[in-house]
Amino acid sequence: MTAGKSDPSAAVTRVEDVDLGVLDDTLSFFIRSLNLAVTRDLEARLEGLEVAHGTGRITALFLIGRHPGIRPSMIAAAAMKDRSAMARVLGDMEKQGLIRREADVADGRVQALHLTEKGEKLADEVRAIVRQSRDFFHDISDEEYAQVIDLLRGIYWRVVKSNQQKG
Amino acid sequence: MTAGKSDPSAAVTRVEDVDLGVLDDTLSFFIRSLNLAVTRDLEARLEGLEVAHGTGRITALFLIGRHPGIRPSMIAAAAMKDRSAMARVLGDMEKQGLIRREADVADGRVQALHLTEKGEKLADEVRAIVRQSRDFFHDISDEEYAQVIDLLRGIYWRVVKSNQQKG
DNA sequence: AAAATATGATGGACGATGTCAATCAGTTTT
DNA sequence: AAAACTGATTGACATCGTCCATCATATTTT
Repeated sequence: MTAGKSDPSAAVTRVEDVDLGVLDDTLSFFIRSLNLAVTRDLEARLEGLEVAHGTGRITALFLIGRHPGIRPSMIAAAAMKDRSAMARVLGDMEKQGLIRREADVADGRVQALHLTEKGEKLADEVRAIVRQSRDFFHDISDEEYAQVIDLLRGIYWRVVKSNQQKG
Repeated sequence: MTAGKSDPSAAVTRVEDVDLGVLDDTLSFFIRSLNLAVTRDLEARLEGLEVAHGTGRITALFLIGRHPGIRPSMIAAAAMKDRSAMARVLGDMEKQGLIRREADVADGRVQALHLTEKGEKLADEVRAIVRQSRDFFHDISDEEYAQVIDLLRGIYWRVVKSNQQKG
């Protein structure tokens, strides 16, 4: 008998033969594993581009670009990060001259974030790269890709709102 | 005019009004954001349970349990991790008395991994918790949950195989 | 058979990450 | 005016993923 799915207790030597057990029905497993892969790929594409490393930077760049004057906590919520983690990211981006932090006129506690010209340019560059990042899933058909995105988008928003209520 | 999706350039104060721009069509964005949320939730559930922190541990525990004698690189591939990163995880788990590392009889370079009794017990505990972790998505219907899983499972395996060829 | 090459696994160093608690400034409530 | 709350920041800490070098063993080449 050769090694294969029919004999789960045999020591496997090919990944395809691995039986994931409970994990095979666990959404978080796939999200967490794929996270490593897509992050690796994305960072390779962004190499040297001053926004490499970390989910927060790209999200911040785009959200500030799309919503000038947006506040840090909004970006933190959208990126599902801690406020303090986002503050650090924004501090870095400010040092890099990508964004400006101004005080909100209505509420002194709130910061109003804006892209600098340098930030705008970078946002354009990164946007193109992010669009290309779909190539990582070149094995996946457009239908499949659209289906997963639709489903994950729905889940994403429900989680975001749920986080908002708690945090 | 009140703030809302119709005026994307206005500074938003509610997360629901945030326009994700390109990210709204980017699979990796949703995977990376949701990764943070599900990881947070999972680690809260595993609190104090000796496998907290890091994707690798749970995957290792289950795969070794299901495939006694499996080698480190198989687990690394399934968890989409670096071999050296997985080596570290396995070293920790050995110190904790969860697994044994034996030399493979056929190939001296290869290690054959086994769960200890303590590891078996922990695997059972963790399995129950992982099953419960579906509750994190209580907003999501069974149909939706099954659909995403099916799609992500397919993507997962294609990525795993693709990694295998390169790495 | 000897040498070169390839493979599996480890260990150290480095930068970055996420979390938590504490702090500070500004705002709302009473 | 005092108290309670909110937004943001900082420091400390443990951990993570990556890269590079190393070591032992197998396989391939000559």
